[in-house]
Amino acid sequence: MCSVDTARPTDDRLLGPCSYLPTEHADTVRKVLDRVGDKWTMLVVVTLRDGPRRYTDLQRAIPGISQRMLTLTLRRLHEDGLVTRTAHAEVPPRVEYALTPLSRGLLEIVAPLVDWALEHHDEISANQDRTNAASGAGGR
Amino acid sequence: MCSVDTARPTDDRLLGPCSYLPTEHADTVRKVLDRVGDKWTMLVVVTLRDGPRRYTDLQRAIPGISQRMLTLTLRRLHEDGLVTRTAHAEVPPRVEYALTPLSRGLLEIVAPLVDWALEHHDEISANQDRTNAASGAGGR
DNA sequence: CTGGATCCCACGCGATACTG
DNA sequence: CAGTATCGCGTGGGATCCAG
Repeated sequence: MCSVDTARPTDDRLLGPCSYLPTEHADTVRKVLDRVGDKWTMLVVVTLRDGPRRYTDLQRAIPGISQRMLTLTLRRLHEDGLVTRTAHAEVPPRVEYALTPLSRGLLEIVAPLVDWALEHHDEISANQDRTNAASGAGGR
Repeated sequence: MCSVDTARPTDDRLLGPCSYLPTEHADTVRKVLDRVGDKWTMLVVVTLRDGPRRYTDLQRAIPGISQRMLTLTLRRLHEDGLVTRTAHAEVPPRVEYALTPLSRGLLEIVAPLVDWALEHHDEISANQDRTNAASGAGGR
């Protein structure tokens, strides 16, 4: 895979397999990272992984989310082309949200990160404890 | 556990048996995603990729970051064990920050995500245009 | 040079009430 | 059921000043 060791020279053609956050694209990347780091976005995406879901269905499946945030998150996802929105003209109304190929791709990319998080979570926690102990109480 | 390789064969139901983000771990994962989605964290990490850097050096290398945020970001990274902080006892003071194996691992995991972002950025932008046009002024 | 302390605003987000 | 509208709080984060 792409190595992480040496500085690559300024390169305008960065869409190759190994391109890292050059200053020119920092904004672009941060926009995506913002979405991913968003409080609810990935949670909604993951909830939609197994198939289409209705609005209330999602709200039930994601504990703690408010109507407001569910609506906003879904709208943004839809605008980004990461979910489809299908409104069935019937009474009572039924709206179904589903992932797109794009968001499934994103899901695949993010999955390793989730794994990493679960895998190194305790390591990070341990580091935090160590740091706090070191700076807080210099040996009691 | 359910480890997923990026070089996994393209499969329609790839994330099937491996359930990510169960409710129990949602919090753990979101903590990490929060860091990654943080405005400056990944930018600092990437800037440190090529070797240790001093405080002011980082500030120069990352346009737009304030002292406050640089300090906070570095402190959090240090607490998480993602960077080392080496203070040289001399005048004027010199402090060097460097990545740890942990953060290098994270960097490798995030890299594909960055690639994905660059790769699909225009696709997302196009979707946004289409959505706006569709809802705002009855198609073009 | 390397930060810490403060002020302050903008914004994310939750709670609640209302509509088609 | 599937949203929209409004208010209010907590906090992320920039600007500025101060200190070791």
